[in-house]
Amino acid sequence: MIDRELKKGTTPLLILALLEQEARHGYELSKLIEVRSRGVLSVHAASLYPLLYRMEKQRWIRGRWVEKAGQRRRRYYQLTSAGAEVLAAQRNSWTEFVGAISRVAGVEYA
Amino acid sequence: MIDRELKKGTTPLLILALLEQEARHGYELSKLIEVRSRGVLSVHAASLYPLLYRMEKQRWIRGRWVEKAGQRRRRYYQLTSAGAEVLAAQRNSWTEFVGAISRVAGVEYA
DNA sequence: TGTGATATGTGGGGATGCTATACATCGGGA
DNA sequence: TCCCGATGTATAGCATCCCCACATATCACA
Repeated sequence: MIDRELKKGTTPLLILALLEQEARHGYELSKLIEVRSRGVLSVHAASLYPLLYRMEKQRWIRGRWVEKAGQRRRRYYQLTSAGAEVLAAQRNSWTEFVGAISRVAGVEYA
Repeated sequence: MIDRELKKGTTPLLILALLEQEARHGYELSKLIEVRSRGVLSVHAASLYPLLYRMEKQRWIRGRWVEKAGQRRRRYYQLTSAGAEVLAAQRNSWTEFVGAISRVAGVEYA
């Protein structure tokens, strides 16, 4: 796993991006991040759920409980229009940030 | 400026990379980071100096005081061989990390 | 019955960066 | 002459975020 410090601040971007296509619940988000990053990234439950509350409080996402018989209830989150704007801004920030690190530290990307 | 949370954990990489070529002092490092990142990144003094102590304690860098008449004394840091290994590892980590974010969040690099 | 996967939730601690403040020297402009 | 900005290092205290450990709850399978 990557140095935990590196991940700080990037998780909201990942979550917003994953909610861009469709609504998903917390556990699903954590699994998707692990699978799509090929195990490089992982978001612990104890980081994820509090983060989802913060993001909901900021109105970037909106959650609703979905109950199915014989299943633990799930909370599905969907991206709001404000969240979509934040996502676009964060993608830009991230690209700019990566470029800056590259210029200073001389890192190449394949 | 970039979201402060994003920067967490990347500053050691920047410092190690800047010391790869020659020994530099703290203030010079902070200026170089600002200039080479074209203002995207900046390391505040209150973050930089404690970080330099930590890195020296870990033997990634070695500092020595240089006094010049009529000038504030400066502490020059040079990369150790252990530091060079850490630098290589951190460059790899960073590249891997950026690739992972890209796969999950669908970010493109120019 | 018990173990693992699914699914959400919380308290407390650790690591890092920032604000604010301080000390210290030098050169330039009012 | 005096103030201010740039240079240069240093520290106390705060805010923030992530993680470990633990807790709760349902279902499939052995």
